[in-house]
Amino acid sequence: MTIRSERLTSAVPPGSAAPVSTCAVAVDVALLTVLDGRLKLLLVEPDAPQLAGHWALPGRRVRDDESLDDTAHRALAELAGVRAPDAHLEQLRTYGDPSRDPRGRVVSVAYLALTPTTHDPTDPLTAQLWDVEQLGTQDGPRLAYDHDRIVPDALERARSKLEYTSLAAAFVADVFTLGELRRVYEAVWGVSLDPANFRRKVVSARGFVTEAEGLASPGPGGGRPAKRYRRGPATRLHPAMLRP
Amino acid sequence: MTIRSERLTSAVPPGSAAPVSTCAVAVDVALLTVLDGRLKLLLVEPDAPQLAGHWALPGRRVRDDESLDDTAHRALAELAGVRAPDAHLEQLRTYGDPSRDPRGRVVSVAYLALTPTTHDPTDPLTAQLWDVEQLGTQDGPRLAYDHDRIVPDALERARSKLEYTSLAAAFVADVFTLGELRRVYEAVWGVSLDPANFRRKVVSARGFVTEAEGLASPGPGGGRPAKRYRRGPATRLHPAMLRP
DNA sequence: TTAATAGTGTCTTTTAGACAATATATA
DNA sequence: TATATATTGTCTAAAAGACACTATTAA
Repeated sequence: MTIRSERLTSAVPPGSAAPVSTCAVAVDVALLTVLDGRLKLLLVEPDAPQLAGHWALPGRRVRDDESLDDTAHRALAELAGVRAPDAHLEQLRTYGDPSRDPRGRVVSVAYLALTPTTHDPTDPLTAQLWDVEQLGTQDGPRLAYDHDRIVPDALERARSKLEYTSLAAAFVADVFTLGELRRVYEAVWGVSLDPANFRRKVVSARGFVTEAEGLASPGPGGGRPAKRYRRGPATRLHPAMLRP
Repeated sequence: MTIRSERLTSAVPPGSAAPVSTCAVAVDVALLTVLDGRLKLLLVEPDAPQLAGHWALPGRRVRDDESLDDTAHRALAELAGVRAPDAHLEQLRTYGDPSRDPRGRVVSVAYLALTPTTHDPTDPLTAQLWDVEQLGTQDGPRLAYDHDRIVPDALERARSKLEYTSLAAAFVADVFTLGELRRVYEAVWGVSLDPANFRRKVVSARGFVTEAEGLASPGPGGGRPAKRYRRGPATRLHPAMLRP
């Protein structure tokens, strides 16, 4: 680092005249969920003719007097019919390359959204949950804009935060079993985990889960009924749930 | 999550007409360094009269055809005389509350910058390195805008990433001793660490450091000469350096 | 009954942390 | 010499991981 006391340009307060642009600001949302034990990403088909055959993250431009979080929720609702006010929503990063959109300077604030599994499929004509293992393959969607750069960042963020935070609980319902929670880890990381060691780690991570009353019914294939749990107060996990 | 196939609003391609605003986009940089064993934050005095007595993160509005990273470097150079092309620079998050700047909608992309310690002080008239322990106290600076929300996020990001990544090496020179590296951890976390256990953890974290040739000279108080090291290839640490 | 899932026990290896002991410099 | 810093050694506790075993359901 070189810190020099050379002639310093004076600060330009925001809003005053300066050789700067006013960019369009958009929000794009990467919504992940676990369905049938597989990690899924929500994509929509933009109806711009030049993007026929491409899929995109649901995105909207930011309105006056609308917070970025509000824009994210609105993009999900308007473009995919997804109303998830309780979903986990966090900023991923902002993509602002001058050339990322050929039609002009658009700075996009990307969000990561995580929701519990539901059996509700999206309308396959306008929005679809894609298996993340298909992304980047021939069977997978072609992504519009620079969304092929955003999606890997979203996946890595989710995979990483499952290690050090209690974020996995955002993928399951209010009350859940440790088997359900384990299948979240397995789907997001793409691995299989030892149920015995997984249980011990979850229970020993202080504040990750608290026991709820009652037992869950086994699935159609049978099995011992599982204890039920709720999220605990912790957000960071000690000790962490490290990827194998 | 509720996914409904209700009437969907059609996608508005970026750049087309829509009830949206074109926000001013700015970049603010939280530059951290370690000086005399203490964590420091770079702040500048905005010369807007209504902000007299306040300090701010160096920030600039984004220019046409300028990437966000370029704006961050320009803000450091123009407002603080800091030219640090090799500094670690990463996005922190984007602050876009409609009311965060009273003079209009300004979306600010905040960056975290980390640089090695140098003995060069900034020009105390325009830019200054503040001890982070002073922030929020009576002796500390009053922060402008919403920078009192950005700074804690920057500190927590740095503290957290020291655990799981090799980012601490961004605070030291190309060749360094494990004592220097330990003092980075101690300064950023505000703790003191056992030198013996610290050494073992750093060396056993695969790819964190590699041994360099020669020994460093002891300081004025004496002491055994330390082995010299360089950064290794790893970015994520296994095992991690967990905060005590 | 068998198959499937949940949960416990046990053992080994790895890692964390406290702290004693040794090595090599400066003053 | 005393003091400061670096490095190694040793011991204990905690955590990770492999895997055998028990528990309770569905078909």
